[in-house]
Amino acid sequence: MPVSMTVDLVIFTIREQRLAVLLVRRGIPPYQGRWALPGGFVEDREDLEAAARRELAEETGVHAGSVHLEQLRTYGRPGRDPRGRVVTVAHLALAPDLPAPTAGSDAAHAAWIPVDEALGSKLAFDHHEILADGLERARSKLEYSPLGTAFCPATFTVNELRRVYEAVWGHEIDPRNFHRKVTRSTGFLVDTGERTNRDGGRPARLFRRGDVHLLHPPLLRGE
Amino acid sequence: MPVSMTVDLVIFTIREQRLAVLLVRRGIPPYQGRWALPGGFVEDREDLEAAARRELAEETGVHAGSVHLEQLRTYGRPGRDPRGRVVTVAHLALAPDLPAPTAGSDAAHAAWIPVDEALGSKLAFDHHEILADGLERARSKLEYSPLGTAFCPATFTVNELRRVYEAVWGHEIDPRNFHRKVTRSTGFLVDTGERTNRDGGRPARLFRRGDVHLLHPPLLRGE
DNA sequence: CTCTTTATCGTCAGTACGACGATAAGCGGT
DNA sequence: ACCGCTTATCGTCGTACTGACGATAAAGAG
Repeated sequence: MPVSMTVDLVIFTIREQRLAVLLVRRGIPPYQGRWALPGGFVEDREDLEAAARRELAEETGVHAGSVHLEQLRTYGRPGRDPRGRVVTVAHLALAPDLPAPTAGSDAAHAAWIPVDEALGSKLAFDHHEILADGLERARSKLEYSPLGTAFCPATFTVNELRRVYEAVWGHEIDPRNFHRKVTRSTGFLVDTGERTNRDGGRPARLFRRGDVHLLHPPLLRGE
Repeated sequence: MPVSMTVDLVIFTIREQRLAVLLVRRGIPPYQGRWALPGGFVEDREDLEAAARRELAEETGVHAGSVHLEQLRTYGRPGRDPRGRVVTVAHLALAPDLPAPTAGSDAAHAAWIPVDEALGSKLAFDHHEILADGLERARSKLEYSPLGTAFCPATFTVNELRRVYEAVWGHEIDPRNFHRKVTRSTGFLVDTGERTNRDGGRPARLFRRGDVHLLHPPLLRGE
């Protein structure tokens, strides 16, 4: 009946136009040398989300609330950890491209891995299942919530936002239809009035995140 | 670090055209005499979903897989249980109107309570929050999944299904538009060929659940 | 200047929506 | 047999969104 509680983190970001997940290389058994999701034990008198945010800060160096964090699912199958009964509350985090891959603690053991690569390799514990669940959650969240902007810096262009969606959904999107949908969706984007041409061609408007929490209508992934 | 693990259940059904939740009256402190969600401790070497299904069977007498069950969310705020550190994995169950309110164990202490009543009263622990989360999950699930049929018997009419949606969403739906949407949605309903006039007027077709897991397009709750 | 790139706006046919009219097919009462 | 009453089922509007794709705008590169 008494169990050990951990939190595990599926932290996504976009690096080089690809969706990447933060993984750590395990230094000790079990699963020594295997890639695993970052995580750790919940401390005494610590809330679950607080524990997740602490681990997030330890691994990425991000302390602010600038990173979206939500509970994903809880995994407690007996035998999922050979050391004993360990129940883990998995969380999903969406972060903009962070300056240093791993700024906080010992950096060498952590890395951003493209998700398709991560899903193609053997991960520790049941982390393959957790990662797959996190990916599916992220994909569906982008449909009906404005969280695609969580991958972008404070101001961004429609082009940059579209590349986020393409990276997460794994297929190309028509730039003209995408532009129409996101700019018409009231509350999704706020025009800053500024422009940039860092993407190459004609200068593009710079937007900030809006204040809605639900998209009306949703941006459905076709195909 | 070692915590006690419980599962709690938000079990919804439709009784007399209203959405109702199964609650139990607590016989012992803490919160003695208060209504609470059914639940209990996870046993050694027991999976979380198995524990939820066991509690579900104990409270409702339903052993079959005829009841939809899914994990809702995990609640672990320190202090949520005055007895110590107790983390609960809440589950959501959707059941058709069951023959006896509580068939399994001691029956007198459990009852189906209309959700608006339950949300208006003081519940034990953080069960008010859990119930509210479960209600929101159920409402959104009905939009994009065919789980409204989980509240219906094996065969049912469009009218009966519509009353499920009305009970869960809390507002009336145009019968003609609803009829068009659910019958056109491929894979949602299967026509049995039989008819019934148990609803009063012209005999209605009897349908079975289809085999899709996602509705295309979704049934959005307007208003 | 022209070519290339990206940004932005429009057009078009197909599909879904909510509001609501119309008809069908049972029932009970007269 | 006929009349209301109820529910079932189908159809018809105008509006809104969709994906496919044409057209134009505005920058830099050569």
